[in-house]
Amino acid sequence: MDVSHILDELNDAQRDAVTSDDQYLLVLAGAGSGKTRVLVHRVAWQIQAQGINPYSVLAVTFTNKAASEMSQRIQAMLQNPVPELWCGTFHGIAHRTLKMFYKEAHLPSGFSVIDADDQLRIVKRIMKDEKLDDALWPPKQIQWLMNSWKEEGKRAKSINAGNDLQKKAALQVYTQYEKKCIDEGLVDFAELLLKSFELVKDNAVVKAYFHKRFTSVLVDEFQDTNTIQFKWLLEILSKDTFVTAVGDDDQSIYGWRGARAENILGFEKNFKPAKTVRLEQNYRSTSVILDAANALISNNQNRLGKNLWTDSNKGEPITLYQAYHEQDEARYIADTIKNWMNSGGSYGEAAVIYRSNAQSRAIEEALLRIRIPYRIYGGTRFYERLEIKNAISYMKLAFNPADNLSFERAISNPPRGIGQKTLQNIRDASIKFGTSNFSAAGRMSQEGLLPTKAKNSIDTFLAFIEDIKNNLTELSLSETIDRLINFSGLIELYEKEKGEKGKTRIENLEELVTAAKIFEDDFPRDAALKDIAQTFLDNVSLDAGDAQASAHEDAVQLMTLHSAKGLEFPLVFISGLEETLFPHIRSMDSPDQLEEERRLCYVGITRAKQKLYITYAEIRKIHGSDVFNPPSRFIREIPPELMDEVRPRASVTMSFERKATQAPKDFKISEGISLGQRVAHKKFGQGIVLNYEGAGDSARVQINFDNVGSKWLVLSFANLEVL
DNA sequence: GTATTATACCCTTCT
DNA sequence: GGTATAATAC
Repeated sequence: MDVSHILDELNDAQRDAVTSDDQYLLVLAGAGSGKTRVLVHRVAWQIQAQGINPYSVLAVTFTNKAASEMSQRIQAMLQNPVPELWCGTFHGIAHRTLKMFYKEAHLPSGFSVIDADDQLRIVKRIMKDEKLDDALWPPKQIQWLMNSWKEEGKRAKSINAGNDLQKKAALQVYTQYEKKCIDEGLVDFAELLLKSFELVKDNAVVKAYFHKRFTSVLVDEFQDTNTIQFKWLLEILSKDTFVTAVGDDDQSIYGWRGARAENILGFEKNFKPAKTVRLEQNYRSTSVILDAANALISNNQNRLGKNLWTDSNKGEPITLYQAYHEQDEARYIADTIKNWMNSGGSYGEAAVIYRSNAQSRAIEEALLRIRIPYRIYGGTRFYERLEIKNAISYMKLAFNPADNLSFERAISNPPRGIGQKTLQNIRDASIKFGTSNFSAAGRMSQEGLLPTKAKNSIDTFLAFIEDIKNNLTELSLSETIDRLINFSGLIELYEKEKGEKGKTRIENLEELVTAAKIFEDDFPRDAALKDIAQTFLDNVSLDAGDAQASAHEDAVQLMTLHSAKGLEFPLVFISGLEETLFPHIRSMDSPDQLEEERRLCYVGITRAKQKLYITYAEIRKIHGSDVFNPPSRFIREIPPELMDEVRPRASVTMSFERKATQAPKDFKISEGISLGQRVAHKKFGQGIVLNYEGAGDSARVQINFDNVGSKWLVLSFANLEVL
């Protein structure tokens, strides 16, 4: 077979990596150096030149987006669909494994995958049952501790909490949590990995399956693997498996999720002899952009070190825009995109990137105002919306009656006369009977343990769930969901909700029906309706659900820095470069976390091919109140000669919003008092004005007192003396 | 006992 | 700005 097309258009280093016949290959690839390309071509090489069966290839990535892109590119390269090639995320592959070997994993066949939100709910419930004070131990932290243990591969019984009270509490919760998940057939994200790791390690049949099946295993974004993923990898490999790992320590941005960039170093230690190929030529960006990225990242101490270079031309300087506030920032971005469009560009070439999802709203509004189509990644994911989770809980319950979480959600939404009291009775009864809440409710009703009113609504509810189950023998998935949302009372519930909110909730529910329709169309005609529905439910939890947007429309892309990794765009805006936002306040006091923020910024900059804009706002509304933050330190770390600074034109701001003309630095909060002003208070002594919110009599000011620290005071009562 | 309304309180990033 | 919990109305 002629395989020259696989090697065309590759540089020496890339070709070296693609054709390497070493068993262990590590590719250290800088941003834009053709990392994915090497991976795709290597798969094609292995299949077409070395004769490896696609069935024996496993390609692992981190996000669903990356996985689908890779699988598409592989198929395009091979000019052949290869459904037997396993390509997916760690979580997706773990899930697939557990579905295949559910008996060996001691799971019910219909086990359900729960998201972080569901997990938190369970943690809260357990803490209540165990009488742990949630003020003392915030459930979120307990959840986080528990997950980090899981990511380290630790089970409750093997943990020694020592004298740490919080760890002790977390361990107590973990123990109960494990029990609960087993009882109810629930599997969380970390559990997918942990359980499938244990399964391969302890079960000879499963292990043999992996060892026999996979000749070649390729891992993308290796710097993002955490302990349990690395251990899992070691388990599935036989001594003859070919392993290719691709990574870039400068793009390690998942430390908070337990990722250990050191695993890159671990590769050479664990796989001997390993060949290492470095890809250092960047084909993506102009030299200005690349210089900026290199300068920024050189501020990090903790690096393996690498010199990214390009021979492409200089390109335009980076534009730095200082906005008055986030609306001004958003307006500037929208206008600039419009200009880009008018001078022959397309919307799809532009991406707006930000640190946290909450920032998207202002941008969306500005884009809407001048009618620029956009597509938003992540954010409050479609399937995480309240109304969607409510609707899905009916389906989940129909498939897995042991799922108490879904039981409670479904029975209380819409309210049907079953309140906390009855719910608690059901919970107590289910402990007594040793069954799920679902069957306990049925039994209580039969044995006359319920007051008439509660009995009636419970009976109708149980019958309704039974109905859903039966529907699935004749109706399609989308028809079932359509019936469900109409007959459950959810639509009526949201019709009552006033304002736009209820309306969009109903639209989302209708969208869910559409999503189901699209989903079922991908299945062969003869597939069992039940299986389609089951697969759909699994996907709902695992897939971020960016399928809802019209993927083919020419639209501006909005996303967080995290989801931008691996993508590239001719025109990129990185917005909100302000201290406390980016770098985020929660990462500012630890050097390690700060370096991760910087890598995040590095990832952002290197997304841009032609033109990069960096924007920040002087005033930003955080949780309703105005906050003044200095520009991000990352701006200063970019050499000034690479940047053009732009300030808002006065005329634009005047017409835009009057408030914007009030420059913050000399803004008078009240007579004689402005930010930075030293003042004296009768009780607290002297201090300096840091911040303010509101206006007139209700205005409040934040003052950092020399002796008692920072306090918020109502201006009209504070009786401050100007110094 | 349940449903509705008011207040408190949190707030990063992804699977 | 939104949701989860607490106090009140039904």
